[in-house]
Amino acid sequence: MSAKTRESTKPMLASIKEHPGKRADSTARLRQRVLDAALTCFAAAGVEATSVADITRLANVSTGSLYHHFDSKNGIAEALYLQGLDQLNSGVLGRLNRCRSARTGVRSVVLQYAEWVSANREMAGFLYAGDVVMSDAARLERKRMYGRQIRAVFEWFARYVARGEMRHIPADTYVPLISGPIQEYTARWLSGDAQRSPAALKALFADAAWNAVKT
Amino acid sequence: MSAKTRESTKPMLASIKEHPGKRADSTARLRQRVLDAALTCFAAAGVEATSVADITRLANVSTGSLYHHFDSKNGIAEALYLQGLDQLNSGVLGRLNRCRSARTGVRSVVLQYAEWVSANREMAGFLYAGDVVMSDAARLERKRMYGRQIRAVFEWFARYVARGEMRHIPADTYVPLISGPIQEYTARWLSGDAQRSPAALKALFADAAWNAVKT
DNA sequence: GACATACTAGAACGAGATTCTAGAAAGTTG
DNA sequence: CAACTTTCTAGAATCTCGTTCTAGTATGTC
Repeated sequence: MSAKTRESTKPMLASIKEHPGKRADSTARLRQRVLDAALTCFAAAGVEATSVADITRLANVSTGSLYHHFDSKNGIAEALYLQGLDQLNSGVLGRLNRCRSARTGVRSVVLQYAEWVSANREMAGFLYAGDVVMSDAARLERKRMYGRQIRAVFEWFARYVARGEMRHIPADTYVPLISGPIQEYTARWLSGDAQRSPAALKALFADAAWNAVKT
Repeated sequence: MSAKTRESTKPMLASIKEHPGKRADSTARLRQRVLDAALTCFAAAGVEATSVADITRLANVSTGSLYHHFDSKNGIAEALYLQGLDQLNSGVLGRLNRCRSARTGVRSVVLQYAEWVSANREMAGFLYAGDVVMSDAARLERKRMYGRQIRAVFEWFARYVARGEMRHIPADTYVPLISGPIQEYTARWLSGDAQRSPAALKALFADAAWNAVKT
């Protein structure tokens, strides 16, 4: 089917490589092309409704090639998911670590969250759609990431809790209290049930977050 | 394959019908058997990993029969999803409508939510897993349900907002502020990342909800 | 310049969702 | 109750993918 677009036996990558090109280079390029194409498809139609053929077509890659670099269609979805989640998490954590008071820290979590999802709508939509069926390995990885995030966030908060500037509640309730509302609102927005972007309402949700955990 | 379990040409429904049995009766019975079987499978393994054969086997129904009553495997998932969501919503709304003060009303939403998910873990897990790929029709129906719920909840709140007992904020931010945290916590609990059941922490989240919207 | 490794291509395979064909039960009408 | 229609059941046949397999082609190394 896509044989028509292949004009010769020369690899199509030749035209993309600007330098003589190490193999590693073109490999990385192809992997990325596949990931980009997959995100576009997944965000538009969901993982299940996207066929491998859709991805190979958009990425301009053969079936064999795709399977040489990835385990399975779902493996691509998992890789994207973990990559997106990590990006979101580290954005939040990075900003939090530059804060110097309990209030700005708590607010920063919400603000960063709102800004990120508004700026990365395609990835956010993919993450929220939740149609990635996680393998045990990916599930474990996600749990590890979530645990690390919770721990890092909680450690940051700990000193303020100790000083009595923040409430003392079970460790795993901080994140739901702080980011639950903005996440819930974001889900509505992504599914088209809410009009205003999370970024437009970030102040409201940031205030609410601080209000929920301050003493 | 399942021919082994079919002992004769007599319909297996005969043994189930206690009355002479109208057709509508046995039809409803079969539909429900399929839905029950599907929920069990979906909750255990997810929609994608469940085969139609799994469902027909557990429900003791033939392929043709199943497809006579449902469009597709995904159609079954959609029906279950909407049914579960409706149950959850009406539970919340019913309880809210029996409340006589802003504070008890707001708290009741959270309490009901926590109790329902803790009591209906299988359905809750299915709803939260989010692995139902919604058709346009189902998406529309969900939007309609969500809109109705938001409106009903907001109408209830409206009088207290007018009296100045509750904050005046955009209509579609009340639900995220009130139930966002408990929902977020529930998601963690269902995926095994949090230990205590939502019901065990309901008071904490109910207080937080009231705190978030009171004046 | 021969061998190894990394990669690409697309055909073949197999699992499983959906459709099709045949026929049985229930309901209706005379 | 006999003829006829409609609803429902059964399971085989089909068709759509995801994945694997076979046959290569480039790149790098000695």
